[in-house]
Amino acid sequence: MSTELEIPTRRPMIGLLDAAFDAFASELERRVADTAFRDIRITHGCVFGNIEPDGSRLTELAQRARMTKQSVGEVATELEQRGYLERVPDPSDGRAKIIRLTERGREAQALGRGIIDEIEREWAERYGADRVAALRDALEAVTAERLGAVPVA
Amino acid sequence: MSTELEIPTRRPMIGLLDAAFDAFASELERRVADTAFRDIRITHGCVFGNIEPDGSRLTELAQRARMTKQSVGEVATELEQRGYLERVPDPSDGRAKIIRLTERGREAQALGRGIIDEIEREWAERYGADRVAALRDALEAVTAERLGAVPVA
DNA sequence: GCAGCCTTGTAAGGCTTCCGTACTAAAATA
DNA sequence: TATTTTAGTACGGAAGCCTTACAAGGCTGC
Repeated sequence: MSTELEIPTRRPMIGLLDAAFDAFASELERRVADTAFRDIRITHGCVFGNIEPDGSRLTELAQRARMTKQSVGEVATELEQRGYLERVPDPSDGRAKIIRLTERGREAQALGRGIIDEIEREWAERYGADRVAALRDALEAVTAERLGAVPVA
Repeated sequence: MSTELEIPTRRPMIGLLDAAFDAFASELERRVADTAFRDIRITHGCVFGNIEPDGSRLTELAQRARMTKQSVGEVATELEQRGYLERVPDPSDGRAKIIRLTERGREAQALGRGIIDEIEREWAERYGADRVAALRDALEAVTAERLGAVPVA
């Protein structure tokens, strides 16, 4: 029997973050595909994850998602066509439109958030509640500047 | 002075993971761009991050990166053209080729890993060593199955 | 009240990264 | 030897995002 040396190679952090995101995202995708909202993809998160309850402007969504207005606009158009949101003129600014979830959109958002929290809970069961709590704590610290204030509700 | 209620809204885990990866990746890109290897991008990590010291087969790299052979093959071809790796026939299998870093490739790999570890150290300074250690621990636990054994060196 | 600048949203086109289908050649298996 | 599996490649395409360019409304200073 060979007495193998433990080689304590540090896995590159970038790979860990990538793999963890990927694991979470693919699980999320899989579960959403089993619901009535199977046409929702991860990409749509730039809207669902950043929109205010009363609606938001495109510019606002783009800033929060760290994407261009055009990119978020494309996603919004797709969600609009599928009945998840509507664009209504902003009464306080003739150029602007308020992007606002429809009832169906709010249902999809709630369901998505439910699944996301469910996966986190399962991670806690599987890998340890402390560990996942620490994961959340660290991620929140590390992304605090980037994500700004916690969106209302 | 208004006594604002703390609204304990949980940020969706998927967004935290995404933002953290993005923060790390963009910092990495920025720093690599300031080196002699400025043509290396994040995408190239599927090779640099998974290749064995003595070289690996394309199929092997693809499995570890959880990508198709075609995708990794494209990346490999680009790296080959830029002098970071070479494909040599596998003496033990006439179909296979061994993908192997050149000297320049090894330099780029070492430099990249140095920067990656540097960023992690800076995160530790900025956000707390415990926190970042816990982050690493949790990410390793969560991605253990997915990433398999730690690659040698 | 108007000239010039800024902001909001859109249009059009392009790039990167990845995948699916299809194929060749070599190896393994029956 | 005939058949099936495996390694790698070619090709076309889709998704997701960006850049450039623009129209229309708002704002500021005179």
